[in-house]
Amino acid sequence: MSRTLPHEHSSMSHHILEHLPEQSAFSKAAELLRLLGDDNRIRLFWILCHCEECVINLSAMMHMSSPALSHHLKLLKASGLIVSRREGKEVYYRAADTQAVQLLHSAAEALLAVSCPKEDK
Amino acid sequence: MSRTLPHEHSSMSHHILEHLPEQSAFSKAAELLRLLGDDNRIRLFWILCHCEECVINLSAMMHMSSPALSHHLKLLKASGLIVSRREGKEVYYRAADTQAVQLLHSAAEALLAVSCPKEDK
DNA sequence: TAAACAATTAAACAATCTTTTAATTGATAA
DNA sequence: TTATCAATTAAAAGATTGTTTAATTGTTTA
Repeated sequence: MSRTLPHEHSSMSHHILEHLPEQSAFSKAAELLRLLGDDNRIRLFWILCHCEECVINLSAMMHMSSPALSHHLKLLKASGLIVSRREGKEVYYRAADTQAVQLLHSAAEALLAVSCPKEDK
Repeated sequence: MSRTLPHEHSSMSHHILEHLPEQSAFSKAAELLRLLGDDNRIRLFWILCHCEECVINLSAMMHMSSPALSHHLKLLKASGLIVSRREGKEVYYRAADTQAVQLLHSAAEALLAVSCPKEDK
């Protein structure tokens, strides 16, 4: 990275550039946020943080066709946010037990609360 | 929402459906996550959480053309994540001082740390 | 083994998003 | 007022993403 900027307003920005996280870290973080940056996928992730279910039931809960749902499940699984197990004809999905999942689940719950502050009955 | 599911594995899923946040809350949360689900935008947001800068300097820091950057600044501003002020010829941008920003900044820092655990010199 | 059910994959299409180039607006200084 | 610098907007192109329909794979049961 270069040490100079077009305008010299303050030394702050140079200091920040020196402490800028690596591009690969931003990419990995962005990938996870992008996965939850879809109306259907964040709801799916939220559901899978709260229960384990088979594709047919998830399909009904999400009001989605199974191919469409399967596509989203595949994306979430590829990034390690969810895991699956087969039991007979059904495949059950649930949130993975990782730091990233805990972090994203907390963030999602907090954002949902900010978006919809009062949820009294 | 219907009270039955194709398969009856457990009562858990019905219980969860009753406590499902509103679709509008998921949409708002997804919109914010989608904004940070882009390699350039999460880096831009991170920078603007740490300093206030003009477009030309941000452009240099981001290695991006100013029209491209301007586009991303507009998106972030439209969602209330950043604010701007004009001073002479320059327009300065910085993160907004809101709950959503604090929340997303914390989540981003935590995700960056998970993505890149060791950052010793 | 044939039929039925659950899930995934493939291909095509539509919709969205990102970047580029060129033109335009806003503000200051010669 | 003209020239210059900073920033934004517009239009077009390219890339990515999401959904649908149809076909396929895996598993169980008749």
